[in-house]
Amino acid sequence: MEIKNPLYKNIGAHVINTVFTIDKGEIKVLLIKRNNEPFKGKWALPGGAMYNNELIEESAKRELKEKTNITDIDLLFVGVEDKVDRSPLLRMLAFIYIGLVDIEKVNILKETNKTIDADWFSINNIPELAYDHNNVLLKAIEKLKDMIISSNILKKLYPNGFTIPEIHKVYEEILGIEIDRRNFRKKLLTQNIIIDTNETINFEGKKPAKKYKFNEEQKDKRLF
Amino acid sequence: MEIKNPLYKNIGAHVINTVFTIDKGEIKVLLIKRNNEPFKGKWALPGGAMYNNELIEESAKRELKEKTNITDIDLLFVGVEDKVDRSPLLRMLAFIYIGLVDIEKVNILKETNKTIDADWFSINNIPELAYDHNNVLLKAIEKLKDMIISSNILKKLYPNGFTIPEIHKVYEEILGIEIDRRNFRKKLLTQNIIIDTNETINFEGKKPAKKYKFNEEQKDKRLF
DNA sequence: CCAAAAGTGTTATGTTTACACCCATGT
DNA sequence: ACATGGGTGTAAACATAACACTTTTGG
Repeated sequence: MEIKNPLYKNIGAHVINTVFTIDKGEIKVLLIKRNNEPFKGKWALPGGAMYNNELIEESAKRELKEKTNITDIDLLFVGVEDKVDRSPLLRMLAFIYIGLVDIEKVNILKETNKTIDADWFSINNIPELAYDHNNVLLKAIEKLKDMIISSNILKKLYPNGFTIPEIHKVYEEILGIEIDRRNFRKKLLTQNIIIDTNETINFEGKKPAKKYKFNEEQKDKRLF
Repeated sequence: MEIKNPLYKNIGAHVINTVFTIDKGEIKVLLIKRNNEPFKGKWALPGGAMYNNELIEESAKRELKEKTNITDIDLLFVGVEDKVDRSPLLRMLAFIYIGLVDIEKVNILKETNKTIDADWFSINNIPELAYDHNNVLLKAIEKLKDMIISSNILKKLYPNGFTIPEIHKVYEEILGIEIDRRNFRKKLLTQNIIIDTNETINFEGKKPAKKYKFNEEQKDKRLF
């Protein structure tokens, strides 16, 4: 592994990114395919070893850039994976982060020095991943639930606006509950969390839906 | 420092405990006085270096026991302190934990191998601490705010029951807001978060207050 | 009998829930 | 014209906020 680089020292610290997006109402996570042993050819979450001269979050951003080309992203700390034997070589802690991106705006590199593919996977359909990444991803999805309860997440998930049916679906999916669509709409509107943009969006057929945007002047509120 | 012990390896991981209690309506934190360089004679939060063969939380518990004699405590992870130069010798991460104890039930050791004193300090009156512990403590107090919003914390803060005026004061103090005592009482009662025990408690003078206990059958609720 | 702190009740306002009907589009 | 999904309104239940009076104790 990368232990020879003098920037790494003995007890190891890794960073692991779980980058989510919404693609046609589905929540997806970004995976890369490894080009190195161990787990060569396996899908994995983008991440790697922390350098000793960088903050943990900086490290996560650097790794994300190196493996996927994503930059300018806000990362949120999820937690530490600290099982003693998660790595066979030495004690290795993993710091897990969540990032949210607009799938339209990112340009994911399919190949890098260390990867041979990169793609978005529906969180309901995740392949077997390298290391303990399936487990890590589950933790991150739990955290995503917590986050989505906060109204400000709308801004990050949909920087360009959204329709209410769209986000309604997302909230139901990630929270795992049914939400009355009429009441859901009312909550967002009466609490001034979203603003009508007077535009509409057409999907395939059906009545066009109004486009809304997040109200920047509204303080962060807990939605559920 | 303790680097010679073969259980520690190169990039360091420390654990730091912020143990809180309620003493006569005041929130206090447990500090120990150091008996070793650096910062010999200074007050500090109880903690120390993590061994490579233990989980982070286990390590925090071990350190807490060694330095204060507290055992059987639930610790809650607050976050990581990761400034690159927080320790001059080598890269040192600090994992911060919160514990809550009943001041009546703990038996704090005043002296150990590494400490020459231990005491409870009101969180409004903290001395200058060793390392970056003042900063760490501030972070932990912020987290305590988040925690106290959740109804389940009552169980841990007051395993033996409490009076409403008591916890009212605690909530006001830690959240830093005024709460109408009548509405506060009503909230806890109508939402079945607390149960009347039909006992009363006398303070010095004044009308005795009813003793309540946390309702174990109630799911965790967000109070504010 | 007074001060201090605890207990109780009411009303107005806001939030959440439950539920039924109309509207715009593509086929 | 109809099926599909989007938009709207209303009433009941519940939660919150604002506020005043009574009760029990020690001194």
